[in-house]
Amino acid sequence: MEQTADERPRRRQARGERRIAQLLEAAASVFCTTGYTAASTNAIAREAGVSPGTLYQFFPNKEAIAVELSDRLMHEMRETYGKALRPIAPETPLEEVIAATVDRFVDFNCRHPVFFALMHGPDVPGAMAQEHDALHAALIGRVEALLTPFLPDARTEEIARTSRMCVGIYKGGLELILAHEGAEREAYVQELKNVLFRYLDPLLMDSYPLGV
Amino acid sequence: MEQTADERPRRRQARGERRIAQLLEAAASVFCTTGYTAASTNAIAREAGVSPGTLYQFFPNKEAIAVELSDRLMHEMRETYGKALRPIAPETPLEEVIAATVDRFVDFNCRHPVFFALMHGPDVPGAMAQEHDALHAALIGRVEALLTPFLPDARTEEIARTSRMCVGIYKGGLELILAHEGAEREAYVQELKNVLFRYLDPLLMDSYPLGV
Amino acid sequence: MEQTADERPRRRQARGERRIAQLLEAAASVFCTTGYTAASTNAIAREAGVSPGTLYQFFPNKEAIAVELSDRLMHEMRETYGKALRPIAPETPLEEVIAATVDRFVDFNCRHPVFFALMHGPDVPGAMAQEHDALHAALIGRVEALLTPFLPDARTEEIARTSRMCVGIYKGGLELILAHEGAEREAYVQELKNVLFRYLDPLLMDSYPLGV
Amino acid sequence: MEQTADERPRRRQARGERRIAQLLEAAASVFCTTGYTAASTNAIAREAGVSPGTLYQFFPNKEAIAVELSDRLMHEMRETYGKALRPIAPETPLEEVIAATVDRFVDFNCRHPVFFALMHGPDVPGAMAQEHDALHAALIGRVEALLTPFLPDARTEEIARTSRMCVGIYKGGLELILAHEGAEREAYVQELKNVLFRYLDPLLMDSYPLGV
DNA sequence: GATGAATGAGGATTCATTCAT
DNA sequence: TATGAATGAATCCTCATTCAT
Repeated sequence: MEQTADERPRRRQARGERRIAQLLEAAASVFCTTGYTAASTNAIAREAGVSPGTLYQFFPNKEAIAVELSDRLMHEMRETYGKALRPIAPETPLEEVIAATVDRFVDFNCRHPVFFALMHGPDVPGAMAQEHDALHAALIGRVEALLTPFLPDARTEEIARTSRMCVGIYKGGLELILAHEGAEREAYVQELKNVLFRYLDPLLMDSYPLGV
Repeated sequence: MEQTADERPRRRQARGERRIAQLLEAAASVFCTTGYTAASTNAIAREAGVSPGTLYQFFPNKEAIAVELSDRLMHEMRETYGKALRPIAPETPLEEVIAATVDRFVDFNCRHPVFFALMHGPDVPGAMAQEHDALHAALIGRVEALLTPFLPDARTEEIARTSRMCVGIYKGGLELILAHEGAEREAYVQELKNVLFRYLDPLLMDSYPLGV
Repeated sequence: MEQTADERPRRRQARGERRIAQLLEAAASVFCTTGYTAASTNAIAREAGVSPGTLYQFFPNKEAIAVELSDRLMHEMRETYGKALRPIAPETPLEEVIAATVDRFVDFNCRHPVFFALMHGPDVPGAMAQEHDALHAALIGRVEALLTPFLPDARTEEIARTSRMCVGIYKGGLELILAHEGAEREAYVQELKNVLFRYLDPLLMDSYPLGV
Repeated sequence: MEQTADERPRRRQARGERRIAQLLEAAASVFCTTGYTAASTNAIAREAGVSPGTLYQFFPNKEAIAVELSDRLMHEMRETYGKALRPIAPETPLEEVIAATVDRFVDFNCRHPVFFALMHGPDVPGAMAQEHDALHAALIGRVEALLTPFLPDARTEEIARTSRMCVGIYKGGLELILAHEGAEREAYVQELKNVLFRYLDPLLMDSYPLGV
């Protein structure tokens, strides 16, 4: 469409790449501590130990930082779990799939706490909506891919709805998981698995009357 | 003299009450459209049609507005549903309880969209944390009260955990419900009920093996 | 059309009016010394001895300041010369009309040097274009009104063109006048009168073959 | 070795010349669209397709770019019209001289729109004042040279004043000419010629009472 | 109680310029 | 030479809050 942005790819120097990583790291930290909305580009630059101008050499605005951060998170998510998930055999019991998936997602969130901050995004539609949605959509997409083989008879619409519900449940549960530690955290993880299993299991029943 | 003295304060208070209600209404509107973090007191005052100074005559700061708003919401929630819930007979099937509760909560949220904004509150711990938690805690308390009769054998801890999970699920589901309209919204409402029922039903089984 | 701005007239306090005058005076000063484009709102506020926030309580941006300043200048121009010009008798010799008009305009410019800065406006079309044009248009309008009785046979188009030329000439001459002082300035004033007279006189000849 | 040493510098200079031309072209474009004051060196570099660092390898600052641009414009003006003007015979009627000169200047301005931007320069004394004046002075010098043979009796001072007036008139007229197109533009060109002719013709009369 | 004025620090962003590679 | 990185002061503008009237 329009080429206003990114007119030319402009080669990046190694130093620049490092700065970008540094800035994204700083942004992640700031987003986590103050939230996306309240985070300021100046604070991010300060956290990264660079001047405001430097930040703007790499990102046109705060949203672009969140976008890039989201992209990298999604990419790493794919890298880390995408391959691991492929070999899921159709016969794998749902319980195991859920357990593995929740464990992975929780693990991922613990290693990248900013994921949570970005998921909730701005308090409000509008700013950053598209990226917020992009992260969301990616997550939903992954869940859809995961669920589809289990629900061959379901309509696309239903799968979409179910996947969204799962992600919604996951978000609700994650908040609790991250708010606790140790054994209590584990307990919440288990509860989350229970919720998801009990929610999804009956749906499978419908699809695979001969299942189990 | 004494009559006037008797009346004046009343009038003042009456006017004050109207002002406060006006301001809270405006705040609700602004919180909904811009989110709590991005909302500005000036914007609230403008929306209320008063000057900034007037706002600060009734509230010491932005957070106090959110606090009062939350308090009133919680109060109304109690007023509206508290009484209605009391006559719940222990024999009432869980399914009905859940359906009624979800319907009521969803209805409440639709009538007070700011509830959702306040629930999510600032993206982050810090500002308004206590109030955010107060709303939360109130909600959890209600759910605990609702669940306890169904889970007489459960330990307090478990009830707390389960209630929190329910609230977490509810929040996740509500976001989806509010994001859709018409039939699709209804479908999500039903899904939310399903999730909660399937999650809670087995717990009851344990408690009331002979139940229902 | 749209009511986005100036939703309610908001009463102004006396203090506010004084501040506005003060700010406009400061703006005039800054526009004169740095030019419109390079003038900064902070510099204007500083010059006025107030904080940036105060400036923005009265003006939404730099352009609005220029607009208001222009409006007031135009208003004063009307106040000062509008009445004085009315009694121009048709028999008044062109030479006198020009001399009086130039003297008045020059005098006005000397008392309000910012007029010149605003006339030239931003270096470029775009920003402030409309206001720049408004000042211009007002000036041209005045000249048209002045010329029309002298050129009864001319088409509107021609009068417009002639008036624009006169204003253009005037602007060119004014720059020279303001750049000099004392006798030299007077000499340029005289030259400007000469130019205008010699330009316009032949046009009258055509109209009033029996004139003079 | 020496050959390469001989060639390299040349190539470098050739490349440098190209770069400079490229940068000046870009600067002309940016000055035209945003005006001198608002033009940024970064924007010029971007327009030229080079990095900011490269720009500063050839020009110490923004003003130097304008200076060099002006110099080249003046040079081209001399190249193009200087020779053409020389053979002006003293008997050439003033009308023709003016017509030819105006046509040439207008033509020049249409081919180099940046000339106009530089003529007006920064709105204000200060930055770039000297260069602004240099362009101006050059223009005035040319007009003086043009007028002197027609006004042999006039004092230097008067010639200077008259020339400045002509340039001032020209600037005023040029703005109108550039603001219009087609037939209307032509009409303004004609008006400008008229103004200048009527202004200057009587001066000649004084000098050459027996002239023509 | 109500208003609008006032603040000044802080927000995002730009810019002329210098530096390392 | 050329590049892109880096700077930090300066830009415009907002905001929570206080003050005078």
